[in-house]
Amino acid sequence: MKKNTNQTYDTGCPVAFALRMFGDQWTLLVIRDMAVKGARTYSELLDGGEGISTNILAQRLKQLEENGLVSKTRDPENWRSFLYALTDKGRDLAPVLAEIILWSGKYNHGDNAMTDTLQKVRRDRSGFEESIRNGAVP
Amino acid sequence: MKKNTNQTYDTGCPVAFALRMFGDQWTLLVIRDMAVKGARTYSELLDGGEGISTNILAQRLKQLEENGLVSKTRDPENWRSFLYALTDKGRDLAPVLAEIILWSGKYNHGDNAMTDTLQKVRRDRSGFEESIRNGAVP
DNA sequence: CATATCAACTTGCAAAAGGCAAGTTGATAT
DNA sequence: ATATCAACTTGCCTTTTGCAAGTTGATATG
Repeated sequence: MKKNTNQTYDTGCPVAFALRMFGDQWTLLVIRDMAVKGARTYSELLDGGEGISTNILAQRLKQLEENGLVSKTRDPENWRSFLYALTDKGRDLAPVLAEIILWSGKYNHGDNAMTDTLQKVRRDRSGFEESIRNGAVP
Repeated sequence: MKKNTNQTYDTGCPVAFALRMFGDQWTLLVIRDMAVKGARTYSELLDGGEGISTNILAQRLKQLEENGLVSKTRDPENWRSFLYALTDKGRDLAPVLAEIILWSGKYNHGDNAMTDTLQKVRRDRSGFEESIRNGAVP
């Protein structure tokens, strides 16, 4: 019998379930880069803005793939590139992103806090969500 | 001049801002315990279900207080207890929690995935959010 | 009066995760 | 023959976690 040394044994809590998928400092930023910024390759993701390091990015992409949030295919036009894309499961995080963005919009009073994305979500939230859902189909 | 060894220098991204507040494995679970399960004391939070360890809980509560998501007051009825409560800023995460729960409800096909909370959010989402917003005022 | 209790932490140490720089791979372009 | 470029991998050191045990201070107990 396996000893349970704390490790996630499923309590069934939906919040905990979600956190197992993207409950760390980087995963949601990777998703953001794909969903909002349209990043599709490893290089683009690496230059995502927040400075993720290459080993962590590789690890997170692998997890995201394993968890079915992201797909990885060869770029038909570039033998050397792979194309990463959100799956439906990944794109369905759009409402979560939207709420997070709105919350930050309310409470981040920093200088450059008023981003294009925030404005877009405020003005046309369902448009924002749709644009994510209409990302290229894997 | 300070060297920026990666560390969070603000890109202004709302997602990144939010992740600085609760972008780790435990913080959102602590918020969940207060918002959804009504936990108010350190002991209650410690027994939150997922098995957070005491040093981490203490650390997270401190951060949450510093970031203004949680308030800490003495329990007027129990000299030994403190009462932790979500502030408005913390309660405003209700929609984020709701979306996370709905997402998990869609994709968690585990045995005990259909929790009371999920059902409540599905049936009466604004009621769920209101119940969080109506937590005792700090 | 001495001792036990209880909530809320703190401390110490080993283990795991993260960050940084450098190296690898394999097909083209020069 | 050598350089390039995207996508990783590897090694090493630092930081963060996890776990267990200890601390604190006011009451309750004997």
